[in-house]
Order: sequence, then structure tokens, then C-alpha cells
Amino acid sequence: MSDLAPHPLHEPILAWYDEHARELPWREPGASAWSVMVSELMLQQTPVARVLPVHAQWLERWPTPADLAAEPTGAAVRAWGRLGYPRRALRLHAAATAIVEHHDGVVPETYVDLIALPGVGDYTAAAIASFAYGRRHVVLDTNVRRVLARTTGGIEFPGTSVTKAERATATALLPLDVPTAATWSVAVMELGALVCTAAGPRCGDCPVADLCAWRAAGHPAYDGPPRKAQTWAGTDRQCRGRLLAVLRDSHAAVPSSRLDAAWADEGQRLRCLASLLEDRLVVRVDAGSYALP
DNA sequence: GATGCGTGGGA
DNA sequence: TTCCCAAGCAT
Repeated sequence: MSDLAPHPLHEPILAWYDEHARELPWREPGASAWSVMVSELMLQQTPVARVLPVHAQWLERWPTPADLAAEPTGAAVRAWGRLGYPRRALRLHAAATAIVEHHDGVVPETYVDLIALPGVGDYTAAAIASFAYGRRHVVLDTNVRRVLARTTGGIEFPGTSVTKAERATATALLPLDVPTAATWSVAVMELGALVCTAAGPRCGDCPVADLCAWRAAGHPAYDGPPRKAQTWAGTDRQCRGRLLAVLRDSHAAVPSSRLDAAWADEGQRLRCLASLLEDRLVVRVDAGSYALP
């Protein structure tokens, strides 16, 4: 390879990945760009283990963007199951529709075309361009940010949002060789997912432990702003989830009495139902019943 | 830049 | 049990 700017982190992490990478369907040599794209949307804030079965079902049922685009959006919401954040299902459907309409049904290759799609932000655009098409992009997800914060920044956790300095570091670290750059990105992500985890780093298994600034400093405790705990019990999110679960589990329109039974607080229930309608995750069938779109 | 958005598994 | 959080995005 023609890596003109090798960094001491490169070889150990690339070698570690070669040895320890998980075999995942969207990493198979024959995996389509669509398979990669579906996986990336599903993996946004959702663990790999829960994505695996749903991803397999989606790819079997909808092998191409056109297959998904041909279905009503409610089919995508239902097939999303319990992955969480069901608006992602709508966005994936909308992205499939846009791909059919503007890209001849083929997942686009460039960052600019990708990030224009619904549900595709900076991370996902860079990930699809890199992992599906082998392009060279800085891929900054929570794993990469944590690994870099520790190895080069000497701190336990990155800040709440990506800083210019952080992006500059990641850019400087990205191998110049194009195919190696894509492998590097997935390798650092994998290291963060399997070894350099948020819960507790396993430095004994880390290929770059002896190069890690945070470890060299004696693992100083995180001293940034408190990471706000996600409240859950009694929130609108929980209420929306309950209401949508009732609709997902029924193929027929659901009378509002069944929604009433799913959430006791009427004011909150009505507010959440209204927001689900606003989000197009639910439609009103008639005066007293609702369904998936 | 801060918020809101689901879910279920592990420590 | 309770808490934390897992490959973010849109507003």
C-alpha cells in the first residue's frame, strides 16, 4: 500500500482488526450497499445483537431500495419491530424512495449525495461511502471518538459534540491509502465496541495500550460535565412507545379504547397520539380508530 | 448547542 | 434494583 503518512497506531490496530473483527452480514464481501445502508440506520443508537435478526428480515423482504419504496410506510414501521426510534423506519423508507427517484434505485456513492438522504447525517454518510464503496472519509462515531479521546487526548470520554480539534485529529490519523482508510475506520470502531468500551476498557486486550495517553496518565477519572441520565419512566417517549406497540401488534385498525388501556394518563396519551400523527407514524382511520400508515 | 426521540441488556 | 447506555439525526 502507498501509505505516505503512517502513524504508530495504524499497524497495531489494523492487525488487531484483521484478527478480531466480528463476522457481520453487512461486512460480508458480497454485501450490497443497500445492506450496509440498512445496517447503518438500524445501528444508530441500537446494539448490534438486536439489529442482526431484523436486518436479516429486511434484506430478505426488501433486497433493494425499490422493493422497500414500493411498500406503504406502515410496513417499514411494523417490520422495524422493537428496535426503537421508529422514525428511523420512516426515514429509511423515504431514503429508499429518494434513491429510486433520483439515483436509479442505486444507493449513491458520494458523501454529498448520501447526506442529502433522509436519516443520513455526517456519520452515516461517511460510513456508507467508506464501508459500501471503499471511499476515504473521516468516520466519527461514538466509538471512534472515545478511542481517540483516550489514545491521543488522554481523557476518558469525548465531549458532547465533535470539536474542530477532534476532527483535525481524526483527519490527520486517516491513512492516505484509500482502501486502507476504510478499513482503518471500521477497525477503530470495532476496537471501541469490543475493547475500549465506555463501561470499562480492557487494556489487557488492547493492541495500542502502550501507546495510549489516557493509560499513560494513570486512567484519570472523567472530569467533564455530568452526562445526563436519560429519564424514561413516565416520559412521552415511553408513552409513544406503548401506543405504537399496540398498533404494531395489530394488523387491523385499533379502536381508541385499546389505546386508552395502554396508557392511563389521558392528557399525556392524547398529546402523544397527536405527536405520533404529526410524525406520520400513525394515521387516523376514522373517528375512533387508528393504524400504522 | 441543547433537546427529544425507543428499547432492552448488562453491570 | 437501579443506572447506564448502544455504529445519531433532525430541529
